[in-house]
Amino acid sequence: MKTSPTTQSQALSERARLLLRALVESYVRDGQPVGSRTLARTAGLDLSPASIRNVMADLEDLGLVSSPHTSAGRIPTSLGYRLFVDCLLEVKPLDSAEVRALKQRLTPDMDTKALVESASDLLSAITQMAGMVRVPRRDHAALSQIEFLKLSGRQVLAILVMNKREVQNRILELEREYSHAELQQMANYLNQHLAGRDLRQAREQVLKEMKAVREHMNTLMLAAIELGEKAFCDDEGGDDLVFAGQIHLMDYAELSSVEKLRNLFEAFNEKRQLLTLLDSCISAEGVQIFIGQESGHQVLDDCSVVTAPYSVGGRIVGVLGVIGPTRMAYERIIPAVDITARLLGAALNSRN
Amino acid sequence: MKTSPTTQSQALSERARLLLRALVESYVRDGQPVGSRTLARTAGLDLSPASIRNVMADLEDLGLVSSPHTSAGRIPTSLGYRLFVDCLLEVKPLDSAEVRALKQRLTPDMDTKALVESASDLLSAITQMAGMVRVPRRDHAALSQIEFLKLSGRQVLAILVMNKREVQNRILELEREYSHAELQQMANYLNQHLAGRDLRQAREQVLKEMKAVREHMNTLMLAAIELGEKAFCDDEGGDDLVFAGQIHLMDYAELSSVEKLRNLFEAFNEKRQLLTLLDSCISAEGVQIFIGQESGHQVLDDCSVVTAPYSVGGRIVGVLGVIGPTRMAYERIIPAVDITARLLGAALNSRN
DNA sequence: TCTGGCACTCACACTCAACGAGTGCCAGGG
DNA sequence: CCCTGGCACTCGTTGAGTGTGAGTGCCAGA
Repeated sequence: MKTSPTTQSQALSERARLLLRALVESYVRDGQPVGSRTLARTAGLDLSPASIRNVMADLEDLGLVSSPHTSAGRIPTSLGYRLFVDCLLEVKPLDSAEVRALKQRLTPDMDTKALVESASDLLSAITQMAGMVRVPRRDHAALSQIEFLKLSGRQVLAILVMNKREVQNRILELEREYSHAELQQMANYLNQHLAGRDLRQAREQVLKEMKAVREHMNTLMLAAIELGEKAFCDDEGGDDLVFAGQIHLMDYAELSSVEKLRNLFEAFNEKRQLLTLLDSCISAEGVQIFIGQESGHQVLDDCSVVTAPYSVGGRIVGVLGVIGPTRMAYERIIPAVDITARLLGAALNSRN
Repeated sequence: MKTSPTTQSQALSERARLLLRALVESYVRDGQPVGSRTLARTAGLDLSPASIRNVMADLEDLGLVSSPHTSAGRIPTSLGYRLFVDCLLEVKPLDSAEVRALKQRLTPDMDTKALVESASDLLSAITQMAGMVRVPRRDHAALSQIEFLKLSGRQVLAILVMNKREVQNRILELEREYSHAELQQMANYLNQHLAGRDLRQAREQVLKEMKAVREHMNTLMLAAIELGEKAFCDDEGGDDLVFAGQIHLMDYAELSSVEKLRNLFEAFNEKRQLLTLLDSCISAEGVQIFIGQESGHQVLDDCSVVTAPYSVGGRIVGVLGVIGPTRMAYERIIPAVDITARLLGAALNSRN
């Protein structure tokens, strides 16, 4: 395995660190391999190019930088970026105007879907890369209300209100016709017994009481609970990753072979790989960064992914992030992702 | 303006037409400019390359073919494709297995959203290009049922059922609190008076009766109707164009500069241009084809768009289509789009 | 009217040399 | 001991030059 960055950072002289930092910054800015000459001018150290070359050779031995070919400058490796991010980076706080704009676009009066889409849009707009948001889990959504509406014959519209605002409905095809009164009665029963619980609890409750109540009622109640589970949990496997601004990725020279773009966009379509990546961050405390191959997914070899979980009521409910070329302005991107996650969480939270 | 294709087709000799057809077919197949030699071999006419060159020169004068440079073969121009499509094309009926697959994936038991997405997917899968579906207009959707559900305080959940299956709900913030009974009463009133009408009629009706009924009821009723209009008409301006398989466009050499792809994908994101294009087809009878610049949108200069409207109950309610490079296999694409439109219409129609 | 022949064009691929940015290494100086 | 200037070397990039081949236009003859 790779050496831990802290160890490496300690092994590095102050000078080497300064140079690595200058190199990364220069490369991130210009996208050109950085030579000793340039570095001598920009690094602030009063050293000749030759001395710098010596240090660079050391950095190369450590696997922190590499040269695309003999007579080009150096570029950071994944490991180099990693050390830079972990030890050398000074994050710039986000522009206050941008923070204000973010707040304005993530307000508690929006519904979940709009919030999530807005967050994704904002992420991509601020970072000029692709934004993505894992929609909030609803495991612990509290059932507020259940109603049944008779449509025609055996068709019944079930309406579930969760968390007092989120509504889901589904048409149920029942085995027999129920009267308006019966439906009302069942809704009442369910509301009385289940209000406030989350869906899992509700389901268990219904199963437990199954024998005590008349059979046909159980069927409908179960159907309702199952509907609830389907409506609120099923779509976690499905349309639960919202992207925005993939198009920005077409602007980066290092990704701009159609081949690479195709693979990336395929990954966006499939979602699976990105889902597993994001889900692996859901237990992390704050911002997580995957540089190049670190993500473990081949399509992302030339990309970095910056993620942050967001939480409602102290409980992490989702993850958001951006995806861009490894050569990204980490010091800007990291706080952007961080703040967006906080604001999204706050907006979700302060809706009552 | 350009000469009408029929005129041109008449001006062309039988030989010229055969040659144009062979040329288009060859170019669509191989993507290479076609030379007189190749054409002599493949066209079936027993002519020497030299004779063919003469005819080709005529075709070039008419603007039907052009050569990318002096010593390359000819490729069809937009006008050439147009004439080919209008006069020379023999559409191949779709493979019966494909038709069966289509039918299986567009069944009446799916809801509108699923049907539309499925149709879009299928279009892109069959044609290997980007599929798009304009979601059905709901202008004439018949109101089946309206219900109000009290959430908390002045928040009321309005539920509208249209066409007996399509459900929309929205949370209304009212100016004062209404009792459960009041809400019930209003719902009853609305159901009695408005059931079966479309939203426009419903709204007029409510406005007309406004003076006859108590004020506070009117407010809520109007709110409900407005909600209905918003829910069912508003989102026509919004998320009403469903794409699939844009990624296929990355496989075509003639579009595979990142520049062009970027513009195309931008157009997909913006939707606006494509919406106006599709909407212009909604009055057309059957399949419409826009070749190259014919669409009038610069981004689509290198693309062709094949569209077909689909209808429910004899009334056209939407348009679907595919986007691909001008060099597409029209004889396969056209029937594919046509049949998909028919089947989508049929599936939407036979749901009751 | 069709055909073979011929001169011509032009994109493409290939080679070659000049260039220059950058490197590694070494010897001399603070 | 570390830093520095110098020097030879590497190697990608650029541009000019060249050959090749597919294809054309035109013309004279059948």
